Amino acid sequence: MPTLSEVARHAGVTPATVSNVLRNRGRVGESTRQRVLEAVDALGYRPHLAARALAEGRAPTLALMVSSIANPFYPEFALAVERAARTSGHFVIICNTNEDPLTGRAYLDQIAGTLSEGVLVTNANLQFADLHVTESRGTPVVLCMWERPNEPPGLPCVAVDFRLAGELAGKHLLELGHRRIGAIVGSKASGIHAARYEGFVDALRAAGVRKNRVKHAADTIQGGYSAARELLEADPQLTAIFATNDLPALGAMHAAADLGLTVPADLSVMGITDIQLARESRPALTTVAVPTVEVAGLAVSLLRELIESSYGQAGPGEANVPMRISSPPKLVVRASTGTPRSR
Amino acid sequence: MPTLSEVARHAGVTPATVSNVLRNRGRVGESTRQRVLEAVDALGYRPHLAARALAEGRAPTLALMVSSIANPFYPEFALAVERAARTSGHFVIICNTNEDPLTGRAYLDQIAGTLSEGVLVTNANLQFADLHVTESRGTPVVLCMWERPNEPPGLPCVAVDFRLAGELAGKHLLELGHRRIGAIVGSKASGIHAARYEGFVDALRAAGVRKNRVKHAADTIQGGYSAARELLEADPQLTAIFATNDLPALGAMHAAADLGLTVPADLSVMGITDIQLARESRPALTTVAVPTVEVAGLAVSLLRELIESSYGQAGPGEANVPMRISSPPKLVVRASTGTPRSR
DNA sequence: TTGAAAGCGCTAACAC
DNA sequence: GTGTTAGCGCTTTCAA
Repeated sequence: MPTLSEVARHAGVTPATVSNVLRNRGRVGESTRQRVLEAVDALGYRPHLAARALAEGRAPTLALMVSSIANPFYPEFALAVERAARTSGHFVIICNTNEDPLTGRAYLDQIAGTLSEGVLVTNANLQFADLHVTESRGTPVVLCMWERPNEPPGLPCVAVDFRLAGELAGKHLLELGHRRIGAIVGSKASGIHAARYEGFVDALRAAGVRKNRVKHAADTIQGGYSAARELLEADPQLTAIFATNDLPALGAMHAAADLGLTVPADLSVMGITDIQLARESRPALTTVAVPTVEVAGLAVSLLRELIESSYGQAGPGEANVPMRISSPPKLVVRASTGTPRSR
Repeated sequence: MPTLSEVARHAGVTPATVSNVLRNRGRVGESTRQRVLEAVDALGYRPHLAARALAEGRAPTLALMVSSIANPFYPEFALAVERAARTSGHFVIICNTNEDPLTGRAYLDQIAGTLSEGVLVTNANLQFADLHVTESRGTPVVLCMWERPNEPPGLPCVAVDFRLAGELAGKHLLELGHRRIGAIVGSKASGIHAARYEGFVDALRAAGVRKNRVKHAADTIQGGYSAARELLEADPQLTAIFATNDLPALGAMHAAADLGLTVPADLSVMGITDIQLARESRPALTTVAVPTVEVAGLAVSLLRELIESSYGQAGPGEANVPMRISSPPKLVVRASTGTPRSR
């Protein structure tokens, strides 16, 4: 691969001039400019990104930490992040923690601040302590899907009102006439879905429904499947199941199918998020949509700002920790919910 | 972030010694070794990967080119690639081409050889010419899912016998007694599923079935859905649908549902690949499994070899282009196929 | 066993 | 306008 100096030699100028031409810095005469461009072309020169990163003291990549790329939500989110990142010339390195805090920390240790100049964190089971460490080392961190706008996490974040999402789900089911509703709370391990469930319970309370069955589960189709079966065995009179995420909701639909129940005639099912599969399932899943693309955009731009300001003044950043709030979740009614029918 | 020299100063040695300690190079006295390690710890030193990359002349990352991370096959594959890559200390940069050759080329131009020292290519709609260019610039390239073991592509690759996959699918359906089978051929644009369809047709021919309906479609659930509806409208007597990929097969199942057909009683449906969703759909999808994890492993290790040898002797590599062949695809019978029933 | 020195490819002052 | 110079943080000969 040709280097800057080779291009310079070829064009009869110095490396600095080539650099100037390439980045439109400093004044360069039109004729030399042409000569340089020709040389670049002739040699097929491409800047060495690692060298540039070293010289500039900043890297052209952002790291995106996810718990598992196998959960279809994350690829969707990653795609949105990538699109947003490209607008500022950033590449995205996707880091799978596989729900393992140690793997997460290892990634942070290695790439934060050296290969990437900023870190985006989704529910990746990371220790906040580790995140604070990388932040204190000068690499900005943004939490992408903070679930409680009213309780800032002490780290820059984009918050989504997930309590509201749960409430909207509960209201929808109540309005259809359901009173015996089972709940599946995903992300058992991290407990990150608590706000969603609280919102759901709030809705029930407001309607005078004082209790309901709950089952905690893994945030997967399989997890939802098992939980739904247990719920339905424990109380065959359930007319609806609310899951805190689309994946377990999909699993609940499968469980219904295997139990000979028709959705929504025998059992209504709904989730939260509106991943692509929600649209593509049969029956199509009713859900509360979270503005994924918007969140990705907000997160990337917040991270960008933090990066810029971190180069401005030294130090771990200003005193107040910024938080962006996404537009509220919205109910999306599809085919998996309907009025209850007595069984 | 502390640098090597700071650690060195702290330990009362020179940067070279610290470097030696960190990489177990050169002989270092046990006592200095300890002192250095302590300093590393005390300062929280982490090597600057970009600087190291520059000094070593090689990057710690691999690029994985995919057409769309929204297609659930790719995340699964990416995960397998990431796992394999980590064993050699490589990070993976996932590059979404979004089926656009220009985006693909832009990625190649920017990161190949500068941010990443090797490129893994899945069906990302890349021009072979572009791949040859990056190869000739000294960055090894490996095609991950070459569909025709008998027709080497002129680029290092891992081949999977997809013709056989199609044949196995055809045979399975024939053995169940199906004779009127519709086919959905995915990846319309790239034509990359041709071998699968050929295998399917071969199986039909061998059984004396001379014609069948085909429909080309996008490699998505939606694409399969539309194609299946058209197929079923054109010939309501179809008793089975074979799709060259799981995603369109899933779409075909949805189409059946919307048309009031029960799978598999009224219509058998099957695909190829065995993505996770195939297991998780209702009914669970019969398919021909491709050894995804194995392919990822083979691809990464081949790429690693090419990288090593490219540092050994200069030049674009040896004359013979290596090809690894995965173990053969295997039929996985689940619940979406059964014996035909006359309608 | 350790240190000195050069250089990876590029950028950024600053001088000419 | 263009060249000179000094690094960015690390590795790696080669001397000592």
